[in-house]
Amino acid sequence: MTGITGCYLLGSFSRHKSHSFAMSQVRVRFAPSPTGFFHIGSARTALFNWLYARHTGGVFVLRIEDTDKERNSEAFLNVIYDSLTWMGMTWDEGPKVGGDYGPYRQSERNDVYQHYLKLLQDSGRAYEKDGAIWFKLLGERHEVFDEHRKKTVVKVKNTPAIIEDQIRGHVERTEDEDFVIVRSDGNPVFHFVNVVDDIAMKITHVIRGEDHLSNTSKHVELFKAFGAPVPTYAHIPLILKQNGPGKMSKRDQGALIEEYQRRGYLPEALVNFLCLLGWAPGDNREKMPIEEIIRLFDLPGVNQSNARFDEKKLAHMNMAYLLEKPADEFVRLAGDYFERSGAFAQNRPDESYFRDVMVLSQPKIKGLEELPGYTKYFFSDEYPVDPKAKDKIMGKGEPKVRLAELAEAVKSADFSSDAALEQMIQVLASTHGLSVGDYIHPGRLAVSGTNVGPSFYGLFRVLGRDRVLKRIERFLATA
RNA sequence: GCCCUCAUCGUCUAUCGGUUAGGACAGGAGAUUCUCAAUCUUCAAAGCGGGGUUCGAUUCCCCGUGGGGGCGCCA
Repeated sequence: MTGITGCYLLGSFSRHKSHSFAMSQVRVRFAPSPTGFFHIGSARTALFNWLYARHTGGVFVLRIEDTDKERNSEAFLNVIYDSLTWMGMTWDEGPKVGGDYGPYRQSERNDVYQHYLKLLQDSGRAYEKDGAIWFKLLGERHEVFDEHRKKTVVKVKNTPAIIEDQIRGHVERTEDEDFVIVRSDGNPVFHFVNVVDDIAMKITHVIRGEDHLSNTSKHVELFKAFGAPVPTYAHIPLILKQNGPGKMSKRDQGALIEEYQRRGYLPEALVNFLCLLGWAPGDNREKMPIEEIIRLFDLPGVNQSNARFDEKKLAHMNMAYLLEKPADEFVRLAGDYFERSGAFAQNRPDESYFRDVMVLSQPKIKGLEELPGYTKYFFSDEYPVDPKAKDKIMGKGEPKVRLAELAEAVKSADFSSDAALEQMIQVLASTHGLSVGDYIHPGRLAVSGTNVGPSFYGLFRVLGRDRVLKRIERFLATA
């Protein structure tokens, strides 16, 4: 652990000077607390930290803020690791990977906190009250009745704490209150451990949600009390829930990263979408590779206003990424999704048949989660017939006659390509003086039970002659 | 109530004093067509209000209004 003496030397550098001094490497941290599932807002905070580290060639530290023993859990910890990894945000220092400034879980850093607490006590900046230890602010004290807490509190008017925020600009606050740094049960509190660890881990830039802006003056006072350099701050706007008032929380619809992972969203799509919530490259581009985003991302380019989460746009981004996947990768992704969602539970289809079905469906779906439903009839003969589609198609013309003609033609048709099948239908239609639609619509209904689906010729080709014939005959017999 | 903060189409955003205020999602219409998507064309859609500063304000300043956040021995 680094002693405080070293920090004191650096203490004379202001935030601005520290930017240029020693060409020090950027060190940012993402410091989640494992008190709930990992959500969109946390993910974006992590992302902006990660982007900035990658952009500057700096270090991305993962630190677990688990000082509240009542609320944190091991399960949530794994969700954090999984989600970060899934989104491609690898951390350079932190749990699992180690680093020179560990341990990286606050629950394991008590000796560090004790050391720093002693420094505060020795300099007269800490005192005991109600069994807890408080940080003592410097300045003029006066009592005031707080409407919110319904009690009289002591405000301390101090020399204004000035924050030069990379996103907000100049922010200052002239009044604060003494605050608890160690609970009466002996456990240190967020404000204290957060600052101590930022000092000990030599964090240069604190990038966090705007909900922390009001805390920052307290933190600045702590840095000053330790004689440590104040890090550069960047408070990013919050993500508001898509419906209703307030910021998004883990209880909101669509808030959990885990959910998108489960639903087969592409992580690159989610990441790209999240980057665009509060940041834009400035040239109207939206869908862009992460390498390009890393190259262009910078703190002053981040917006100041809150953004409302829009899952429709996310879905669109996901579709755009899915559409351009090479066949091999798409099939692999689809296979993974079928596996995870239990769609293979009943019967596992032949590998090349599965592949054909997926490749045929790729251009038609908006997300992997549509796939099992969209392709159901390919893998089972027991598919329902959509009554609406049936009414619509069987209600006009002579669909049964067309189906009989189609079945006859299928017996000798060339199933090797879509083009061959297309020609077969065209010949069939023209010999009877009809349009291809007169055969296609009943044909699709007969073999799939629905009026929506992939290309008709592809549908026949992939199903193959035997299935097509059997299904048409069965349909004719029962319809 | 106090403190901090923000403000361009419904939503995400571009504009760093001079633009017909641009793009994307969503919505409408059309094209294509074997359905549904995708795609292409196209329509509708915005500078919160009031004062300043300026030859000129969406852009800079102030006030108001509205939104968001904070005010825990949570993080």
